[in-house]
Amino acid sequence: MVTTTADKHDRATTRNTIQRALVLEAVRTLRDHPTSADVYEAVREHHPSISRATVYRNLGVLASRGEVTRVEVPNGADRYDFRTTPHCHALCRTCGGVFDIEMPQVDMASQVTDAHGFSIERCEIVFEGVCAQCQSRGEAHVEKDCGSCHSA
Amino acid sequence: MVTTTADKHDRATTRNTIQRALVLEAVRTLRDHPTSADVYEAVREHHPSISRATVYRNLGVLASRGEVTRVEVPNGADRYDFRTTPHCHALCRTCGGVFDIEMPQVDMASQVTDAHGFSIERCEIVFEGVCAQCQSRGEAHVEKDCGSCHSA
DNA sequence: GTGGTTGCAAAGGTTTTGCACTGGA
DNA sequence: TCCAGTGCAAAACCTTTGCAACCAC
Repeated sequence: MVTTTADKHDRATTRNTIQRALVLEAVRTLRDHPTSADVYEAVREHHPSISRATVYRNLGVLASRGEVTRVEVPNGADRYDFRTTPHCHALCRTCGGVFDIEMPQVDMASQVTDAHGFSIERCEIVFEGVCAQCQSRGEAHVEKDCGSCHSA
Repeated sequence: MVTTTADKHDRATTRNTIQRALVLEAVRTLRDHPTSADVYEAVREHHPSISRATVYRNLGVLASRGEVTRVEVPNGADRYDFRTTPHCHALCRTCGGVFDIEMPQVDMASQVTDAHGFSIERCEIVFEGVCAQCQSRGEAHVEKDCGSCHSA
């Protein structure tokens, strides 16, 4: 790989540390929308000395770089998604799992009829409901372990 | 207002306290999507002895009753909205303000092509961008030229 | 009187920050 | 070498909870 002056400039302010690589790898391996705590635990298996602060800082760096997507979940810790292409998420109110939802590319911004001059840059759509597994188990036992839909 | 037996039953488990009335009044008066802290401060003006816990508990009760709407905002405290009809919200990344966004009734759930059996009950759409006021103040340039590291 | 509600304080969970040290480029 | 990055601990933030007293119905 050739490192041009431009490349050098682009990366001038960031270094590639083992910790950052491990955090990125963890998000890409844990494909079920892990929380920062999940990522922390995963990285600790290979690098026990890493601190929570480092995990948080690197998740922030990776998210701002666009290498992972931060998914803000109501009533809970942020999740991180290895997918960086736009898609929606669904939150199961029974097991707390987060699931990907496929939709045709709807240009939400164009649907807006009155934004009062607000300049829309991004749109996040979160569905809430009950996942397939929790439905088939009956939604009665809310606190019970939902064995197969622990997408946490 | 007529109180029927049914009404009595419906309300059997809740009491109408001054604190609850004041919390509801505050949300309806503060029309700019107040946080729980805003509501707390507003209520304290007329009822200095109210506690934060009571404000939180009553906001929860009112939200579950559908008398106010809880708006979950990324990176911050929950907001409360006196409007209870479905609409979207926009978060200004410059000033942190929350604004109402009008859209024609789009049945989001019907747009979903692959929900993997997920039963959709609710849909929350949050736009992110810059509000009109911040645009005219030219405060939108803060992160403008960061082409490659543009955060979501 | 009953039990839903309150106020207080303390705890809870998640994330950020200050600071000295470390190590990648 | 130099400064971004790290680890640790403490703080910041928002919200919930335990408990005794209280008061609306």
